[in-house]
Amino acid sequence: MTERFGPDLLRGSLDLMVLSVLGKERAYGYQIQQQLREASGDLVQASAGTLYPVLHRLEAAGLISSSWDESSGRKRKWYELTKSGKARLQVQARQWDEYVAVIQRLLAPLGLEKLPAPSPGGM
Amino acid sequence: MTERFGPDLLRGSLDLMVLSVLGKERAYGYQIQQQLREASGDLVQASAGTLYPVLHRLEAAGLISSSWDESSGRKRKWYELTKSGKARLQVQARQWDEYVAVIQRLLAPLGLEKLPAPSPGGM
DNA sequence: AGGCGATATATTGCCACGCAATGCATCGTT
DNA sequence: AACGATGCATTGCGTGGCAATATATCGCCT
Repeated sequence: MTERFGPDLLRGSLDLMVLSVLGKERAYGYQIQQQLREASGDLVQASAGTLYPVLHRLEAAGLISSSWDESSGRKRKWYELTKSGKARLQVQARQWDEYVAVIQRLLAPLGLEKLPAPSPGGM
Repeated sequence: MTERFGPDLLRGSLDLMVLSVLGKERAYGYQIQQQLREASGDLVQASAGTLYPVLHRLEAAGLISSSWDESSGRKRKWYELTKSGKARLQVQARQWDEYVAVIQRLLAPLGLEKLPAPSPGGM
């Protein structure tokens, strides 16, 4: 059972993770936080102090847009990808794959044991 | 032709990269820098101001050990993995794989195009 | 009615770390 | 002698994750 991923790991890909969540469908902050937590099996636990600044930054960059809505009882700020946000998601995802490939090429020759089975809590 | 990987990406895995280079065989700072550059097709360009502090930090943590040697003309500081450094490499590599898997699970359902062919400069 | 935990958003201050810039010294080549 | 590559090191800056804190509403339990 690996521990929570540290701040340094998140640093490089939290933006991408948030964009990818919003790539599926629009969502509000708290929801994104929970989805990241669930999708990662509790390994990614972005705090409020982490996530909201990310959303503000992405919105300021024009990658996502927001709109308040309280028709559902709760006052929520819904976010969705803008056109350039969708484009950025593509670019970021591709760059991430390249980065992973680079590290894989460094690790591969070392002959480390692979983790046996991907059993992420089922579902 | 993707651009250089930014500081935020490096943040999460530079330690792992350095450890993995030393996992192959002992090396000195400048050499590690060049190997990272070459192994990544110029995508990872750790500056001296980045790399040397990393080495000092890893040594202070007892993960690597150093010894000066000028028998080869040049005065070089050789680093090698300690026992706990080798253990850490295993742990870090495994955690990295898990992290990659998490993000992969987030990106997969999005149906982004895969990059066609891994042609990293040839060789 | 009151209390409490979950939901929901936001901000402040701290700290770690990549990086440009700078410094210094040696080696090989011209 | 001059210059670029090699080789190690440090200082100061900016970025961004995070704990802590603040505020407000909702549903549930007593």
